[in-house]
Parts: sequence; structure tokens; C-alpha cells
Amino acid sequence: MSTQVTDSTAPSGPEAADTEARIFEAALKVFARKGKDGARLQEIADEAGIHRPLLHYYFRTKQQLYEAVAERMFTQFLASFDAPADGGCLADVLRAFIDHYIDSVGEHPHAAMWMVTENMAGNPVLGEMLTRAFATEGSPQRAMVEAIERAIETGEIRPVDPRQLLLTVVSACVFFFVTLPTVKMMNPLAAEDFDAYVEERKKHVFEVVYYGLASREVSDA
Amino acid sequence: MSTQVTDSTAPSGPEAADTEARIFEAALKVFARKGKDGARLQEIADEAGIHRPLLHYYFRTKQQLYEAVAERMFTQFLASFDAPADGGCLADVLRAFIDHYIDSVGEHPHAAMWMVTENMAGNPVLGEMLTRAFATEGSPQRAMVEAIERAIETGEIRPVDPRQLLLTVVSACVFFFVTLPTVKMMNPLAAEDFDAYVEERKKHVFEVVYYGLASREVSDA
DNA sequence: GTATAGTTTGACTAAGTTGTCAAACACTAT
DNA sequence: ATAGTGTTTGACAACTTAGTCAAACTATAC
Repeated sequence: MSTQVTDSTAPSGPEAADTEARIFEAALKVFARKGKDGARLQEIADEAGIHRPLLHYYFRTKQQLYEAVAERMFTQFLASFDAPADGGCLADVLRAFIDHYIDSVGEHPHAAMWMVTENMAGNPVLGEMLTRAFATEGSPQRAMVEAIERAIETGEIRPVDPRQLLLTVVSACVFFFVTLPTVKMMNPLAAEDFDAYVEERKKHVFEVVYYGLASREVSDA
Repeated sequence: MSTQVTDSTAPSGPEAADTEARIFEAALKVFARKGKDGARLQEIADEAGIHRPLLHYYFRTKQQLYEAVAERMFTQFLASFDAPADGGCLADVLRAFIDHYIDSVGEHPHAAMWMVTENMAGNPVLGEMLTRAFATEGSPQRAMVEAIERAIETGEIRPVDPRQLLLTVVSACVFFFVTLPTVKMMNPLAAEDFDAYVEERKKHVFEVVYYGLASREVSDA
């Protein structure tokens, strides 16, 4: 397909100062969506609005481009965990976590897609990273688990497996970014005003996870 | 790589009665994991333990093989929604839905992966299908939404957006299958006895979603 | 056994993809 | 203007992948 470059969205010539950055961003998208094998260099070049040989000029090979992108993805993925607040009760911690996590994924949706793609391709590197993070004193992941355990001890919340809970929360925060086309078809608001939808979702996730569905009157647990 | 076929796991010659089925299953896995572009016919042939030209003998082209697989995936994906029970309160309906949904995805994890892959590739066909399903009188998807609305009216549960809730539940049920390598690294039980882990997860998802985390004493909603 | 239909195989072709390179270009400093 | 540096381009070579085909194989029916 297209080898044409000089179109409206693709400044070429003198004004293409940051070609390298544009290639990088384009590669991010395509690798995240299609995986390493599924991605075509031509597709990345088109997305960046440049000629394919420039990919090789800036990043020797496909492999090296992939590795450069992968490194950034790792960083962004890990960074999405460090929520700002951790002072008071679990409710506050959880709310802050959900807010920050969803914002984070919203800013870098491709990091989430990439994580999923890697997992489906059977790459365990992400699991290794997280395992290490959870074992590391003072890491945000570890802090979250500890906050949950503390909340159980103080009786703020019922006993739960912290890892199950964290998985549930992360699922609820990430999954809809990964299935965006479907979500946008199912929910008009998501298509019209995505930011508003995201805010609604933050609220929903926190309330369902923290308070549950059951009316407080009907209590049985 | 391997063009060798006659290994232990790959019966060849007279005993390969159902070659077509084996190709189909192999294609399912590879397409789901790698996407249409990422999948290589050689990879599928290896997975099936047959020579590559046989793919063309049974399914003319890659495109046709993909379409055959896609059709089955759609079916399995839609089928995962029709939980058996729908009699009593939402608690029962929800429990049955979660049980059935997780079992269903557990039996056909590649249908879930495939759905995610399609979405990430930007294919809206799945959203169209679901939109139709939700609009169809008597569909399991529609039934679920109605059950939620009824439970809100009767006061069994607090008011929530049914579509948000359904998304949350589906996320919690599907996501961990899609990120299995990571989950297995993070949770020893998932690696040792996956079935037990799945049962634990069913219970956790229902309890968190229905009852929430907050102790019943501390009620504020 | 021999013929026949269905299946499997290895060798081949055509197209697509990655990677290289020298020439053209643009911009700066002299 | 000119030389020099870094960037962009088009053409090309090496390799991979999809798809074709005729010959070999297997099983069954005659």
C-alpha cells in the first residue's frame, strides 16, 4: 500500500524535526495493537508519516525498535501503579488507586494493550517484573497489598485475598480500554464523550468494589 | 524452523483421520494468540503436527481458514453469556452467570483471547454483534440487563448502570484468562492447581461484586 | 492384484517484508 | 558560494511467507 508520505497529516521535509519521536510513537501503537510478529514496518512508517528506510536510519532493525518500545512500555505499565495518596482508610487509598490507574491507562492505552499482547503471546517477562515488584519493600504494588491487609485487621473491610482483589480492580480498570471498539458500540456515552464515560467508570468501579451491589438493609454477610 | 512432522505428539499417516479438525484447533490457538497478521501458516501447521500444504488442501487460503475459525469464535463467545438459571433474586442470577461465564471462558480461553485481539486490531464486528444481542428480545444479554433493572426496582440492590456492572463482571471473569502467564507468576495456586484457583476466583468475584469490601457495620451508603 | 478416490509430500513460484546503500537533499558554518 | 554534517529518498538484494502442483502414498472396492 501507501508509500506516499506528503499528505496533510504527515509533515515532511524541513518541519519534520522530531522524526525519531514520531517513529517511536507510531511503533508503540502498532506493536501494541498487532504484536511483534503482526506489526509491519511499512505500517509503522505509514502511521508515522515517513518513508520506511528512515526506521532503519534511527533504529537499526525491527528487533531494536521493538526493544526500545518495550522498555518504555514496561516503565509506563509499572508507573501506572504508583497512586499518590496512601494516608487514611482503604476507601481513600482504593479511590485514589482507581482514579490514578484509570487516568494512567487512559493516557497510555497502548501500554495496556501491549501488556495484554505480550501475555497472549506467552511472554512471562511481565509476570517476572510484577513478581519482583510485589516482593520489593516499599513498591507501590507491595504498599497496596499491605494497605488491604491492614484494612482487614482493623475491620474496615471483610477478609479477602489481596491478590484476588487487586486483580479484580485492575481488570475493571484495564479491560475496557483493551476492548474499546466494543465498549463504544455498547455504550453511547463512551462514543460521544469518552472523558465523561471514563469519570463515570471510575466512580462505578470504586462503588461496586467497595460497597457492593447489595442494599445495606438486606445485609447477610 | 521445524518442517519435521513425525514426532511423538503428532500422529501422521494412517492414524491422522481428523486432520481437518486438528488444523482447525491449531489455527484457533494461533490466530487467537497472535492475530490474523501475526499468525504464520507454518506455526499453525507445526501446532497441528502436519505439513503446511495440507492447510491449503483443507482450507484453500489463510483468509478462508481465518474466517472459518472466526465464525466458531463468535459462536463460542456469544454462548458464554447464556447462563442456565434466572429464577430467583439477582444474587442467584449473578452467581450463576459468573460461574457459567468463567467455566465457559475456561473451556475456550482462545475465544476470549480472540475477542481481545480483534478489538485491539480495531475490528468493530464484535461490538456490532453484542449491540444486536442486547437489542434482541429474550437474548441472554438482554435478560441479564433486565434482571439487574428488576433488582434495582425491588430494592434488592442499590441503583447502578446495568451496562457498567456487566462490563465490570465480564472484565473480572475474562481478564485473568487473557493475562494468564502473569497471573500464574503472581499467584502460586494458579500455577499449581489452576482449577482450584478458578473456583476461588468465582467465589471472590461474586462476593466482591455483590457484597463489596466494606464491613456491614461501617455502612455509610 | 489392480483401479480408484482421497490424502500427503516435496519442490516450485509469486508476492511480501526486512535490511542495505549510494545518491539527493537541507541546513549550518565558514 | 562552498564545504560539511546530518537527514531523506528510491532502488536494490536477501529472506520469508502464501499458495500451487504433480508425484507419491494409503486405503478401499472390484
